[in-house]
Amino acid sequence: MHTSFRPDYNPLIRKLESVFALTDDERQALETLPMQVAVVKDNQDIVREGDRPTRSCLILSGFACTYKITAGGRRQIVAFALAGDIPDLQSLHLTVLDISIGTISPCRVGFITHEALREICLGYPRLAAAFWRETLIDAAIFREWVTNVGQREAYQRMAHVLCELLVRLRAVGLAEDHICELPITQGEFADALGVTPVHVNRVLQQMRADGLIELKGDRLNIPDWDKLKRMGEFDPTYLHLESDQAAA
Amino acid sequence: MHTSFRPDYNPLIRKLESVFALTDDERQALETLPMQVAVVKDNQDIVREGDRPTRSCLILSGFACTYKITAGGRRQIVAFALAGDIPDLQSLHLTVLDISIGTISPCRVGFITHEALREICLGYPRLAAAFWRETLIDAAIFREWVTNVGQREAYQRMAHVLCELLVRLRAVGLAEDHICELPITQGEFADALGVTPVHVNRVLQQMRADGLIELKGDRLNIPDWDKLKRMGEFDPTYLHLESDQAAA
DNA sequence: CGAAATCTTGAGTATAATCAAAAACGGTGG
DNA sequence: CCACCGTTTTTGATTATACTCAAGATTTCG
Repeated sequence: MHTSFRPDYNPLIRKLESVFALTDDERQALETLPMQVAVVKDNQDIVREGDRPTRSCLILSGFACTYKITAGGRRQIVAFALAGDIPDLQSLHLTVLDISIGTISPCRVGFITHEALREICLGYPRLAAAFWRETLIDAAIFREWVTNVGQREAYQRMAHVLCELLVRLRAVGLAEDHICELPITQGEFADALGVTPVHVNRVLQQMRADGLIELKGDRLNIPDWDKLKRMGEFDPTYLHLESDQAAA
Repeated sequence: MHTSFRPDYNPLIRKLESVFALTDDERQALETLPMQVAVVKDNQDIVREGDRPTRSCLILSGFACTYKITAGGRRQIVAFALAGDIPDLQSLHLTVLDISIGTISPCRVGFITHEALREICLGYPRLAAAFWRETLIDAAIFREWVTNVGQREAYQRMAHVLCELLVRLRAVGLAEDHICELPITQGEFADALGVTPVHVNRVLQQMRADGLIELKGDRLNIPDWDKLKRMGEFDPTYLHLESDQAAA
């Protein structure tokens, strides 16, 4: 982990601003939050289950994921973490981490101490509410994820996750129209969906044959967005995006 | 819904006190929070997906659940709500409900306005943090639920959920030793575990035959707690209970 | 006591897992 | 620039967990 000091709150501020306009004071408080920036290679853990961290990590760029390893050694990815996300914000109030966070692609990660976060929350109640709200949206995504894995077949599950990824990427300006970069391997999708990599491969081929997606290397294109949404029973309400880019 | 005014914050205060000692001020602020109490029959919705509630509900007694209905008409229960839980606390910061909450057994439910909650959070930062923390634990339970449904087979899944229920019930004084009341039908377990009721039935019979559980009507007894934990790969860390009753 | 809900049992089926191996891809160094 | 290595993707054959459908037994509750 190569580290340096450099403030770069753009993706976070962009997210918060999509909910309500920040005052100059609030914006400045955010921009002067001390943050230690690190560059992390792909397939590296940023934090691990069992840790008792004193800071939280803000994903500045790249793809990461939140996951658990079962006693049987199987891995479940419970969420993807994109630019602007703070996937372990909960550690601010829960001392022990019940999940690990690992990179999928190379990432720039900013670490913010809990001390600094607590201070800004006390001084700026609206920012405190905004941070709280972010963790509530995380929870909403977990709920939808339970439903996806519990009630839908593999084909629908995959369609649903792809819809979620595209909408979330669009919300932070990382997708244009129905195209985005997507450096997620079939094995990682397998861990996210609770199926085997072999089955992911078969499902993806079927989706390609059905004209739902074009997925080649790191590039995803969705030629028929409405059909993909329908197949995945995707309704973006649970993402609680204020702007209506979600529905598009 | 037969309603009346009667303050009864015991289960909530008990939960908060298990984390840190409340000051007299804090305790009084909680006890004087206006709450409208209602008695709700079993199998009734308390709030529904799509609602924009102006208050949150505190389960005072009985069993409820948080669930989603997919476009295909299937139901996924994403969490059970027990006494002391506020399963829709998130509506304080997320305007639209992305889940429904329904009773499993008859429940006493207390409704607290968001206005009152916001006020107490501003006046008592430690209570604000405590409420935030409660929603973070909900999220931790969702994460474990994803993992349970995604990575474990039906038998293990059932073992895991039973472990979680017993530990959580014990934390609020509703289980002694390894016995508790459990008014959850096999059909409801099916919706929680993402399997069919028929399969739940077969799994439960196997668990009985294996001497893991005694489940008859509303009464659950766990003769071999260690074995059940092992089968369900249950580690209570994710419940973030401060007291060590969890491990027992 | 009777109706409705819940639980139980059986037989046949399907979605997805497992196992195994080959092909394609991506990055690295000579 | 190409050869090489590890990773990722792809394909095939077999198996298993869990589903579906259907009907009967039991429990619960009015």
